[in-house]
Amino acid sequence: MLRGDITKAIRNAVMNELAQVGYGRLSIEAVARRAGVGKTAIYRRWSNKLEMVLEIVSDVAGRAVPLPDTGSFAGDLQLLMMIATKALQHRYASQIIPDLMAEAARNPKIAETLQKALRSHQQAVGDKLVGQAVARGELPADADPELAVDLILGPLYWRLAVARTPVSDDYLERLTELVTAALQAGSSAR
Amino acid sequence: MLRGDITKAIRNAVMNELAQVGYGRLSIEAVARRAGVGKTAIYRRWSNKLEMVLEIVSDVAGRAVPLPDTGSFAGDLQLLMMIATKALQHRYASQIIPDLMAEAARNPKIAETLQKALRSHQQAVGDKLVGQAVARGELPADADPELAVDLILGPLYWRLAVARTPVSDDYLERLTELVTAALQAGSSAR
DNA sequence: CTACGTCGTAACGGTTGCGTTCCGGCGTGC
DNA sequence: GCACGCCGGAACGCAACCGTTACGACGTAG
Repeated sequence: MLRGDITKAIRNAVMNELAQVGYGRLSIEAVARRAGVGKTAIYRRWSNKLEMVLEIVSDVAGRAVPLPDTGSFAGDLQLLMMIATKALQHRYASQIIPDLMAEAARNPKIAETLQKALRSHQQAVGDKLVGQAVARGELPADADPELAVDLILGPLYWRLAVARTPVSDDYLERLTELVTAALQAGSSAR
Repeated sequence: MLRGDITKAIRNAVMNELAQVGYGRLSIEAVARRAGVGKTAIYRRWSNKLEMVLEIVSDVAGRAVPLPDTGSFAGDLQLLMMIATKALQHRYASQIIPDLMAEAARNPKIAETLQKALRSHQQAVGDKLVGQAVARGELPADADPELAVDLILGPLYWRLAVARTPVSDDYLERLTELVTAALQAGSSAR
């Protein structure tokens, strides 16, 4: 019976508030103000701040990103890099993710939710990316998907979300090149 | 005339409080309680929370990490990896850095301070690491220190501070191997 | 031994947010 | 057309923290 447009307005307000002030300073009252709704409408849906944020964030984060399959490892990698770059440059990602990550270190419930939403998904991407490459014979059978994903997403996340330095097309190209070289060389070395 | 032991207790309390509740929820009163001092003692030293945190954090972060010079690029790299791993596993680093990074996205003063404390230092490490390798002829003259540092610290930070997955010696070894391959291959490719 | 400055404690008024409750209004389903 | 349930708004008592002030105790410098 809860009105859908109200729920939507609240979800939206939570994401914006989260990006603007962070979880620590997010208040129910501010969310209600921003959404243009009464506090009552919020407490009718969730029982407290933690539950509300977790439900909304995991819903947003859980939306599956289409896994790449361009036909070649180089193509898959390049596509993944571009998708990740775009995603990490989004305001939600670059502000909310570090904030919730820091929060997760203190709150097991947040940690658990984020792991489900982010890490399992990331692992699926890694498995598919490397699996496809192995099937095509582009990487050896013992290539480590976990390590591969760390090597791909790590530098991008570091640069975009931590150092907050802009990423040029040229930079992205060179990074892709280096990572490709690493994964191929790392395999032949073993 | 300010008593040094009091100042020290406050600095300590701020770091602990920062790690435990984050910047957003850090309160002067809690710091005073934890340090076992009066609020007066704090306000006598800093005028507000932001100034206090910035001064203390930049002091801690500014302590120079000795730059590696083991005589070979492989050795330098391995040493750097180990130092970074250890540093990122420290409670202060793994909790405070993501928190302040998220905060920096909203507050230019924090961003500026952190860039000075972290990024410039990181750049110096990269320049020295790559510079030494170039001088030894282990990397070509046009090797990009910036890219190199991203590739080295990115995966570690991702794994330790974001994914919060433990890093085994074996994993570290393989990562070092891959990064070495990447930097050498990337050079020969150009 | 005196005077000064720092110390902790306690209190101040003011703000913000919590989670709850009551209200009158409005729209929908029956 | 009537009752029900959601809606926003307003207020509640409670708690935390802000930044400031006043106070008496202590310790040290001169």
